[in-house]
Amino acid sequence: MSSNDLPSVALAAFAGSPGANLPALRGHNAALVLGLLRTAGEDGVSRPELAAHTGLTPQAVSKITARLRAEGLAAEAGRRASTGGKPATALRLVPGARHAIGLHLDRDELTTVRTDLAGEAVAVRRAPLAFEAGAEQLLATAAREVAALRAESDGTPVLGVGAACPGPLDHATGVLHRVTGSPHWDGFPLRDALADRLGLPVVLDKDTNAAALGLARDLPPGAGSFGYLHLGTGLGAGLVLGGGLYRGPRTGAGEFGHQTIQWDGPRCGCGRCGCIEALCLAAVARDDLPGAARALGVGAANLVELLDIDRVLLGGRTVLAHPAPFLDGVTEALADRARTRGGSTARAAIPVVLARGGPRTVADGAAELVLAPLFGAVPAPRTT
Amino acid sequence: MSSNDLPSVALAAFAGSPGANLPALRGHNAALVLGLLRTAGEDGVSRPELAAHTGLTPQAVSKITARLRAEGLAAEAGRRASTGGKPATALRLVPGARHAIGLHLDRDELTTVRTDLAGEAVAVRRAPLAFEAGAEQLLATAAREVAALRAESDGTPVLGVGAACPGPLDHATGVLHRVTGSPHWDGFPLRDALADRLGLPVVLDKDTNAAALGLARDLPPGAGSFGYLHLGTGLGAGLVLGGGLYRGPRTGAGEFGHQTIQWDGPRCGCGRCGCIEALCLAAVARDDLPGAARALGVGAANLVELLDIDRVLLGGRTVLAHPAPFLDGVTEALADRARTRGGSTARAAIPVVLARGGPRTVADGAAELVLAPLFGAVPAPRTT
DNA sequence: TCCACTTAAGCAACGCTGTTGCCAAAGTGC
DNA sequence: GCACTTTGGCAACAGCGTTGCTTAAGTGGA
Repeated sequence: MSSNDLPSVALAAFAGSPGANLPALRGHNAALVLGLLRTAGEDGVSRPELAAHTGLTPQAVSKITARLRAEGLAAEAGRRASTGGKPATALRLVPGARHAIGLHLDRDELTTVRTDLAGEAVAVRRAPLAFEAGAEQLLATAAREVAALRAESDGTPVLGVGAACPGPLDHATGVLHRVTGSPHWDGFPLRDALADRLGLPVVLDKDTNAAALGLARDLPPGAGSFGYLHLGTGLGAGLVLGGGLYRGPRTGAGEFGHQTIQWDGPRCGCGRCGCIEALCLAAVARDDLPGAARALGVGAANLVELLDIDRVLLGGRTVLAHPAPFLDGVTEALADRARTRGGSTARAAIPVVLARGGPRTVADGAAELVLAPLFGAVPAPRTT
Repeated sequence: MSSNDLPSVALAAFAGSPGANLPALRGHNAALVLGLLRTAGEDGVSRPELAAHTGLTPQAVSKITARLRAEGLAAEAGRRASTGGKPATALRLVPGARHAIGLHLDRDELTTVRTDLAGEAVAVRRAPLAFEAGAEQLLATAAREVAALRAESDGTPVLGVGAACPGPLDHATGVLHRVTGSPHWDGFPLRDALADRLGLPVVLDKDTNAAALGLARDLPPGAGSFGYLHLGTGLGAGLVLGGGLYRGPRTGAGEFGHQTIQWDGPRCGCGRCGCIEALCLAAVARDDLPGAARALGVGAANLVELLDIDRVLLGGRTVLAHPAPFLDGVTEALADRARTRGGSTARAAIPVVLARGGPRTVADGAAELVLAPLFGAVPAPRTT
C-alpha cells in the first residue's frame, strides 16, 4: 500500500454513492469496529463487547478484527477478567499505524500538526503567516512546514492533510469564498492547490468546523450533539448534531456571530442590527468580559433551545485569554434557561466547558478531517 | 404478508443497530430505489437512470426492481424514447399497494387521513377533540376515527399509524412530557396506548416534526434543507437538515418560539425576555400582522444564518388565516439579509413559501412518519 | 482433584448479495 | 439491409455475514 492510500478495509463505507455493495458493506462494518476501538482507547474492547455494540454476530466480529489486525490497525491488548468462562481478549487500536496532518491557516499564523490514528498530536510546528499576502506565499509556507513534519516521521504512512481556515468557503469543492478582510481569495481552489503542492490528499473546511469535528472524537461514534463557540477576532460556531458535523448545503452552517439577539441593537459590520458578534466584541473592547459572556450566553441558550444539544464548548483566542468569565457567564445563562423552562420534567442545565486543545484545537481538528472518515461511518441526525 | 407487516424488501435498511449484514444491505438498496421511484412520480424512472443515480450496476437494479415488482410495489410505466438503441422501460411506484394512517391530535380537533405510498391522502376525517379531557376520551375518539377510515379501505394493507401532537414529547419512547396547558399528560405513554387500542404499529412525534417530514417528501431523497415555521396558538419549527428530519437527542429540537431576538424585550410566558413567540403573538393580538411577520422574519434570518438552509416554509392556523403579510414580511427579512451579506459571491435570497397541505399539513406529515422509513434510507447531515 | 458448566473464539459450510461475462431483443441511422 | 447502440435478463462467480460445530480456557461446586 502506498503511503497515501487509505486503509483498504475502511474505504468508501456507505458515504459517497448511496448504492451499497459488498465492499461497501465490508468497509462500513470495518469502520464501525475501528470507531469503537478508537473510543475504547488504551484499555481496548473485547470481541463480545464489539458484537454487542454493533449488533453483528461474534463470528463476524472475529473475521473483521482479524482483517484489521492483519493490516496492522488493531492489536491484542491483554486479557479481561473471566466472567465465569474463558476470559476475553481485549483489542485496541494501533495508533501509530497511520498518521494524519492538520493545517490551521489563521490570519497571522500557520499551525501544523502530525497526529496518530487516535488523533493525538505527535509533532507540532508553528510559523508566521500573512493570510492576505496571497496564494504563493501561503502555499510555500505550508509546503515547507509539512515537509518538515514529514521529515521527522519515521516512515509512518501519512493518510492526508486536513486544512482549516476562516470561512466562508465550500468544503465540497475546496474553494474559498469571500474571506472577510481578504477579498482576493474569492474563488481560489485552495484544496486542489494544496494537494498539488503537497502531493497528498487534502480536505478543506472552515476553522470552526474542523475544531468541532476534532472535539467530536470525545463522543461515542454516531451519538451526541454539541455546539462549539469560537470567539476570536470574530465569532463563529461548529455544530455537531447526532454525532456528525453539520456543515449545511453550502458549508454555510455555523454563522453564529450574526444571530440577531437584540433586534433594535447597535449596527453590526454585516449591515444588520443587534448581532451577537457586534454586542460581544463591543463588550470585549471596553473590557466588559461578563457583558460579552452574557451576549454569548443568550446566543448559546438560543442554540440549545433550537437544536436540543447536549453541551456547549467554548474556544478561540479571546476566550482562552480569560476563560473564567466566559464559562461563568454562559453557564449562568443556560442554568437560567433550565430554571425557567423546568416544568415537571425538569431539564438539567446544559454543561458549558472549555474546548480541549487550547490554541491547538483547530489544528487538531484539521487532522481529524482526514481521520474521521476511517471511523464509524454512522449517519448523523436520525432520519425517522 | 399480514396487513401490518412492512414490505420485507425495505425492512431494517441501515437504521437501528449499526452493524450491517446482507439483509440490511438488500433493504438499504431496495429503499433507495423505492425512494427514487417515489420522487419520479407518474412518469417513472428507467432502469439505467436508477443505476446512474444509485451507483449500482444495471444488473443489480434489474434484480432489485424485479423484487419490487413481485411484491407489487413497482410496475412498468411505458417506454421511453430511444436514444439510439433499445428504448428503456420506465418503472413507477404503485401508490395503492400499501396505505398509511396519519393522526393530527390538535388541542380541539382530531384530523385523520389515510394516504397511499406516495403520501397522497385518499381519505380524510375530522372530529372534535378536547385534548385536555384525558386519555380515555382521546383513545376512544382516535379508535373510532381510525376504524371508520379503515372500513372505507378496500382491503389495502395499512402499514401503521403516525400520530402527531403538540410537544414536548419523546419520539424514541413515545411518551408525552409536560404539554403546555395540559400537565396531566406528563409521562403518558401515548404511542403504546394507541398501538394497543388500534392494533397497528404507531409512531409518535411533535406536530411540527411531522409536518416538516411530510413536506420533506417534495425533496430528492437525502438532500435539501429547510425550516418549517408553524404559527398557531404557539410558535414552533420543524427542521429538515440534509434531507432528514432533525429531532435532537431528546426530540427537543425546533423550539423556535423561545429564541431570544430582543434581549431587553417584553417578558415571555417561558420566563425569559424577548422571545419570538411573545413578540409575534403580541403583534397578532393587536392585529399588527406585518409586525408579527417582522419578528418571524428576524427569527427566520437567524435560522438561515445558523443552519444554511435552502428555504423557509410557513404554516399553522395564524399564517393560513392571512398568508400574504407573513409571506411578505419574512421574504423581506431574508432578502434584506441577502443584500447585507452579499459580498462578491452574492447569495441568492432564500425562498419563503406557504407549506403544502394547508390545514392538513400536520396530518399528512403524520402519515409520512410511517412511510418515510420505506424510502431512501439515506443518512441526514453529512458527517465526514 | 475432578467434573460440570460457562464463555471465548475459530474452522467449515452455507445462503444470499451485488458483480461480471455473455447474449438476445429492439431500437436508430447510414 | 446492415452496422451500431442501448436495454435487460440468464448464468456463473467472488465475497459478505451467518450458522453449526469444535476446541480453548477459565470458574466453581462436589
